[in-house]
Amino acid sequence: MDDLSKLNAAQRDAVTTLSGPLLVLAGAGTGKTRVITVRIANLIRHGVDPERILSVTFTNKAAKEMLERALAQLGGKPKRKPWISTFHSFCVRVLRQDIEELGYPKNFTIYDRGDQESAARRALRDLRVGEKQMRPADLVNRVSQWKSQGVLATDASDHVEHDGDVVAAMGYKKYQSILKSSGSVDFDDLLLLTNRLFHEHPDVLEKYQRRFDHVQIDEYQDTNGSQFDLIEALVRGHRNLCVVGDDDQSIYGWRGADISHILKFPQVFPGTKVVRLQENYRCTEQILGLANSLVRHNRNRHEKKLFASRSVAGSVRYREYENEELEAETVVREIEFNLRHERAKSDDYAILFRTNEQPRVFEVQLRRFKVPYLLLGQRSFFDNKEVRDLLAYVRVIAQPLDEQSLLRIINTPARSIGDTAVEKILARAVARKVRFFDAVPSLRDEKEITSKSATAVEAFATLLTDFRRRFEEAPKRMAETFHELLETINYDLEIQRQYKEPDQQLARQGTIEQLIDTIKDYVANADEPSLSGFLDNVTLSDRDSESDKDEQLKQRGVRLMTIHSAKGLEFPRVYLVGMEEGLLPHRRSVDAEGESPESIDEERRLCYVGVTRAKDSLTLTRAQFRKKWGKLRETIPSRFLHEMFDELPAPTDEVLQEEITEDGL
DNA sequence: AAGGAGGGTTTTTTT
DNA sequence: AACCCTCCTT
Repeated sequence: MDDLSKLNAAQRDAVTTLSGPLLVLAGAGTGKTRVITVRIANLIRHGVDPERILSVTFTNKAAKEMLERALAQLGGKPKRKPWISTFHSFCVRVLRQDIEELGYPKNFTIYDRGDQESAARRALRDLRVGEKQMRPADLVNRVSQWKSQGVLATDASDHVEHDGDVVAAMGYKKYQSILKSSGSVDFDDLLLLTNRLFHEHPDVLEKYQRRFDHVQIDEYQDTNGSQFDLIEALVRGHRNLCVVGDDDQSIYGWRGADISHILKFPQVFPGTKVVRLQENYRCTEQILGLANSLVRHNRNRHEKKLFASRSVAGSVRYREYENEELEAETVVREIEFNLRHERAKSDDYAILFRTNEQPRVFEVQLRRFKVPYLLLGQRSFFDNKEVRDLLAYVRVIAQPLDEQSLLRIINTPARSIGDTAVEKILARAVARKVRFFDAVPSLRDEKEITSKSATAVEAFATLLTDFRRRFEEAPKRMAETFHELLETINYDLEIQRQYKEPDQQLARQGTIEQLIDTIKDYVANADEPSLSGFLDNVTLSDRDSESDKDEQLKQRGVRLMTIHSAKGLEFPRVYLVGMEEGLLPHRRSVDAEGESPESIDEERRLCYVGVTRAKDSLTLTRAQFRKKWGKLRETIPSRFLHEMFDELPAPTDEVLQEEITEDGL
């Protein structure tokens, strides 16, 4: 069990400072999580009511771990617990109480990335903007940036920064009206609407201000404008705010995170006490040396000098290969050799890369050499077509306004409702300002749609209403009712129709079983199960059976992941591959360098995060030639190599398997 | 409806 | 190179 006496002086200082604004500058591998949990326990030990502590983390996985650790500190499971969650989950709970004040339905649904893109596609189509001018994904990103800065749809045209923004601003308006009329919100709305709620309804804000005496924020370097506003409002009365973070690890600027929040914290909250955690327990001296000399090249940062507590000689290598296939092959051969000689477990290895196209070649080689591996952060279970279809059913049932989900499933499985009929109904619904299903009778009377279609649509409406009632009447039987729904719509038949191969059919059916299990888990653990509650869990990925990533990390195998998703993790042996200009730093950031030089700083921090994941050994690699869009191109070594080694290092000689032994890896 | 040919496009990172 | 969309044929 963690204990005050086991902490170093700086950690103890952070843990025992219990009131007023506190900034804990925690470098990589300096025991940040430990400080946060021990501090929560310490607050409670000093008589603070656990329920008056709010601690905000970056992921639900982190929240869960932190709660467990904090409770373990206090011994046993007390009745009153601190509120530990992500910003998003916090906002959902606030909004489920009071969102009606803002004209949204209480059972709003949350749109995830896929839904956002469909909505954006519809918005652009309504504006008659071709995908050449703006892709849905670009609109979603731009809208997200605006929202994270608190810019509303109506004001976006005043915040135009470049040519494309004119279309984006119009798209934003359309997109937002699609969401609102669907009774839906997106991720950014959760924060934005909570802020609006607090702003327009001071009584609601006051309720939460009174609720918490102490607030802690983890990963503060990655907070965006909305998140800052939220926190600032909550702690205004007492300013008992402790933020923990590392400005050198701010890598989510593209998502609206604003590094200036951590840089300016002491100015924004006068009287701030600053504690620096600089003793690194993770990396060897050599690895930390590289990280330090790299990040020194960033100008806007809090000065920190990390020092290693482990004096073990670590191994840092740099290697070049002719092309990306050789890069992958050699890395995998080396891992395979070491595994065979029982020097290591496969779990000890991580291969980190910048973009999601890079792991493919590695996968080929890992399969070839029969090395177990896990590819993390790829499409999750919930991106599956079947799962998305069926969740669309659940959504339409939970939220009748959700037209977008309705359109997804109205003819899946096929029930003779053709595209023409759907379009006519939609047009009529818009023209007469009525709901989709209410537009059917007049069209049928006018013979605009065939009576066959009309009957099919009406039957479907009845089916939905019927199931809505059944889910509401027996929330505990959610899984069973869902099963009945599957039978009623005959989804099995749809699978058999779509997939001819028997093993494919089995796999798809397995997926559906998994979905049913998720529902069962949810019902078993929820105090008051409801369809909206289930959907919240799914979308915010704090599913009860833990997130996909967490689940996967328990398995054995070499870890393959982007540097972004490796944040917060550590591995004994790390390969940081593709150290090339255009990849790390990524070409998009290099292109943007002229306008905003900070774009490279974030890439540098990303490289820093990658390097500091390694505990014992770090291998940096580069391919001299790399294929892009089917064309072979010569590459340039990443500028970060020069910065880390002072000058471009001569590649470590091609290490043959026999020589690895001498390396004493 | 389903499947194939042809043509155009794509790649940053994700709570 | 791989993917997706559209249009065409069955």
